[in-house]
Amino acid sequence: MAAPRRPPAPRSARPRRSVAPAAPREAPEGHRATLASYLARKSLKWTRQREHILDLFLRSGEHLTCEEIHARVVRRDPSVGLATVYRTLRLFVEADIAAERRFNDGVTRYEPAQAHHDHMLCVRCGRIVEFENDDIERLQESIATRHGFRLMSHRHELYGSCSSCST
Amino acid sequence: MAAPRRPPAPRSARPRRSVAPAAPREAPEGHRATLASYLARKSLKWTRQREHILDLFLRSGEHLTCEEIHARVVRRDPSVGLATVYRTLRLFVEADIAAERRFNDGVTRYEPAQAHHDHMLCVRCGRIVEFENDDIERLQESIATRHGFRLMSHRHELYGSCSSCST
DNA sequence: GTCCCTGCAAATATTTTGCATTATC
DNA sequence: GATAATGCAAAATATTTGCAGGGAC
Repeated sequence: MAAPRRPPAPRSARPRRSVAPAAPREAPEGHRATLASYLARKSLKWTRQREHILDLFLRSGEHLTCEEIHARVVRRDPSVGLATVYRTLRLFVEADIAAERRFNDGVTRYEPAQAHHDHMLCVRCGRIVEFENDDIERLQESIATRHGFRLMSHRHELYGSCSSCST
Repeated sequence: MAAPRRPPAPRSARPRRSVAPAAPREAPEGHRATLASYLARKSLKWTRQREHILDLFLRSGEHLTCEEIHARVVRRDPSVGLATVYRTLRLFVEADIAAERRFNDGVTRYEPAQAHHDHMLCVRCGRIVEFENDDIERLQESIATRHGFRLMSHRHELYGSCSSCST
């Protein structure tokens, strides 16, 4: 069978701004409209389950797995199936309102699309801190150029123990 | 039930690509001795299959999956099972002669342990280039410190298209 | 001889898909 | 009313484990 699957590369390369690091992020407000327009353009439908999933997804500023999203959505609408959640989050990524993240715990997590940033994770308590650093971004570019690569995206994760977990 | 199980890698969401050989590097010579001493210390045994797998693993400077290692080992010793390869590579990691790498293609790859480095991958042909950059390492440290983290490890991967694949 | 190790098959975990049915446009 | 979307169950993929037999020390 082996149906064609999603394209390989992790997407994300997007215009980067020089902004102070560690700023709490603003809730992405345009996402609902972006999705609506995407659905219209592709002749797809705005369903009850998509509405519920979107709602929950935008509201929770966390990095959720499909399983987690499903568990929460089901509380509002018990009929929603897990497969639909998986399908819907892929749709969100396609529509560019969600970003897919795979850390080292073997599950795929999603977060609302926003300006580029990377992650630092506490290996003890699981806390996730977002960061961005223009110097690193520039160094990456220069490394890529040096090796003849045209950079499309990257993944940069720091693992350690946070202040509350360090002895 | 179910003993604490390491998270299975996320299923591959796309066709696997053959991965081109990594940049040539010096064969880590102490690894054989390191393993022997580890086995002795833990009262484990040096078996025929471990010997074969080690041989192949050290010889090939690539980032191989267990499946790939198994396919090659079987050519020399058809009786070796896939499960043994999985078990053996976890042993190698435990003994510190192998490093586990998970890129974005959903499979776990292994490479002989060596000095720290990061990876840049071509999303078209799968070529893997290794790099290291002290400035980035330093910047990482300072980010971690600024957020109160004690840094333990990191993961830094660049994705793009290499010179042979760029139009 | 004692344990460790192995192969095989079956079990797990995560994600995807086939299909009949339902909902949206 | 045409077609996309859903739910469920089954499939696909990657990896782990139980167990009986074989092998290393």
